[in-house]
Amino acid sequence: MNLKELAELLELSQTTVSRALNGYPEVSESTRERVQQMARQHKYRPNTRATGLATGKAMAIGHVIPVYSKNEVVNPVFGEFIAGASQVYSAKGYELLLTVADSENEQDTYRNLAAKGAVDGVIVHAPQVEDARVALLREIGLPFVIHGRVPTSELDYSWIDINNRRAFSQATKLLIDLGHERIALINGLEMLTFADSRKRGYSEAMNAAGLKIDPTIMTSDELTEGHGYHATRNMLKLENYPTAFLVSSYIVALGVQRAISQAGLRMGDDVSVIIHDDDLSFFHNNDPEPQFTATHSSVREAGVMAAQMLLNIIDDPSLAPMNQLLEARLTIGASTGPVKKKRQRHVTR
Amino acid sequence: MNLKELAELLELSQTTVSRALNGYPEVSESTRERVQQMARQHKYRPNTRATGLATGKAMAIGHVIPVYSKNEVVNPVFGEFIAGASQVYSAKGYELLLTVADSENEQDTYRNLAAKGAVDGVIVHAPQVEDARVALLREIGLPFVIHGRVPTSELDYSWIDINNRRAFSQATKLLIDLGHERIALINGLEMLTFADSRKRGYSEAMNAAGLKIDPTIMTSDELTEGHGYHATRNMLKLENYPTAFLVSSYIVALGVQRAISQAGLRMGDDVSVIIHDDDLSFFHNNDPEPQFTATHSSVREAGVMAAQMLLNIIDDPSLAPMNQLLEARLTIGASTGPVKKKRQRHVTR
DNA sequence: AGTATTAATCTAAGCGCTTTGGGAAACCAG
DNA sequence: CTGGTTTCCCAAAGCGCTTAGATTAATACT
Repeated sequence: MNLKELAELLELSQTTVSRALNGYPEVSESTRERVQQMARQHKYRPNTRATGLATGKAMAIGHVIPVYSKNEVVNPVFGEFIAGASQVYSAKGYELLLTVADSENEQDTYRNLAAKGAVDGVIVHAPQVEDARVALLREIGLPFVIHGRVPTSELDYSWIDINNRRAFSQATKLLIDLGHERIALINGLEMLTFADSRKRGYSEAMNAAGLKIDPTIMTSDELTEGHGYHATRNMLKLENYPTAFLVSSYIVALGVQRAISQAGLRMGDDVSVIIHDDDLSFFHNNDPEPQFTATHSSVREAGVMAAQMLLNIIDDPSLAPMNQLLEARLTIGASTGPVKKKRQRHVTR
Repeated sequence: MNLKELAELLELSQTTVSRALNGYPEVSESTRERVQQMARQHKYRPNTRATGLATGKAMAIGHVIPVYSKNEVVNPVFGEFIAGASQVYSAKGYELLLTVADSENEQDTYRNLAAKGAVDGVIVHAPQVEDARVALLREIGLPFVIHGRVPTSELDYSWIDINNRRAFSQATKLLIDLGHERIALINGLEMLTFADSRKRGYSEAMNAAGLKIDPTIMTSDELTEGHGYHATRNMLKLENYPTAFLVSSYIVALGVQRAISQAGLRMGDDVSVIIHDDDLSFFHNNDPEPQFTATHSSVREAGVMAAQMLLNIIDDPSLAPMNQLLEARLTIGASTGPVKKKRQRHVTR
């Protein structure tokens, strides 16, 4: 059923039917109702492509998921973020176009989306410390919101981010207050801004306390369970192994935990762990006493806010760039405790 | 830059330019090259909506992610599946349209996608034991491939699935061969076919061995860490607690593992665990001796295959329905061992 | 009653592409 | 030189919608 057929059925012109359906005032209430009724009855839905062509709007938002390594890790954080964003989109009649692009094609991907007119705007995920995308998107004039910030960019633009530096500096300070001095940092890829900021926060707190920053107990890699496991396992073999671990995600922490217990140590007792928790729906860390001491920030909420921000910008492109800095909240769980005298390690299996 | 401008620039008609770009033979090689050259130079990309309108194809595939509970768990399996599928799409010039729909709106969502002409086909995720979607999609004539099978449906349709029944029956048999008799099943939502099949496989093997099926050591819920933890914790409190656990996903198993070690038991020693492993990129279970004994099947590959299947069907709608049944492979890891005499349990903390 | 407004509807152009149906050269055979 | 092919290109219609502008009918005003 298309507009023409519907109009013929009603013995009206396409114009009138279109206007009736889109709430224009030049249509009498009685015919409007007749039209709506008939449209409902025949399950009429205007063709997106035709509407888009006529209005020049795509009614779609692009999300470009970057993939770096050959193993192509898809961070589950994206799923959660998108779940939040998509609520907003469907409420406002927008579609969500998803592209998975490796870093090389990424620039092209944005160019394509814009030139083909496939989307009205994009959300930029996983900004890098040196990120060319801001300039690119500026150049091609595609509205965008970045989930994160690009520190080196002089251009002002819209973003939503959590205060990663502050969160990790607080967490580090908590560990220091508990008496820890050897604090490991198990971080994400430090080419990405979130990981870079977290490292800064960590360093800041360490410096403030006059503690030495030791690269041998700091790692930077994909946020996988394996990264946490191997890094921790290696560090626990050190003579002077860390008594505390600052971990960039829940998933990585699971590997940390595995290595700790495999070394015959107990988390929260022999060794302390603080994680950053994105509040992923399939891992809650919200029990009365949570498993992990953590800095929390809901990515899903961030998704909602980013989507709203972007739709606002699209509605009114003259708007000044908008920013939103969210603070993480630090909650105490079972994984931290005062530093203890080290005991003999043994391996369980 | 649009076709008209490009044509004017070249002093050719739109027809010729269009044909040159789309590889039609009615164009001389010399002008074709001239056209391509100019198109490249001006970064011309045909407008998707216009092309779509003219050809009647959307060049997009819809993925509808269902969400059940209020907590709206987004299964990370979808992310992985989509990562696989999206490779295929971008290779063939298709876009991926993502919709997150709660079960109530789901029917409407499909209707909308079809009526609006937004997609050329859809992948159906998470089929249910009684699933109305097959009939619906049939009715509206939208090509589709189901990731899973709908047993009750008499209609034939295209699907790709893993042999869940067989996988779980094998895994159960392995546990039985190791001497286990009290085997718990920590399953997904059994309204979903994958979980239903796994339960059947489990029951089949238990029955074959003449073992009693005890509902008090079987649970069915969302695939979260919390589900695994709470279910296992409760079961381990039983007088006659299970000595083995069959677990429907890696993530759930992490909760199972946590409860086990919290009860002072050791996995692979006091208690055996077998999981189903979807080969999620951020959890590898592929070390020389994997952490978990598991039935493996890569969802990412399934995503690739499903996408290819769907594009084939769209290319040639006269094709007979296609099916693909993948077998999971059972690999031995550190989490299983022969049944042991139960020892006194104690709680660590 | 005759004119000016207002309300309700319609005609037609246009969004950017593909594609049908020609048509003008250029070429060939007889 | 003529008629038939081939080659290469073009004009125009159409995809399904929106929207500016024209038209008609109904109402109000003097």
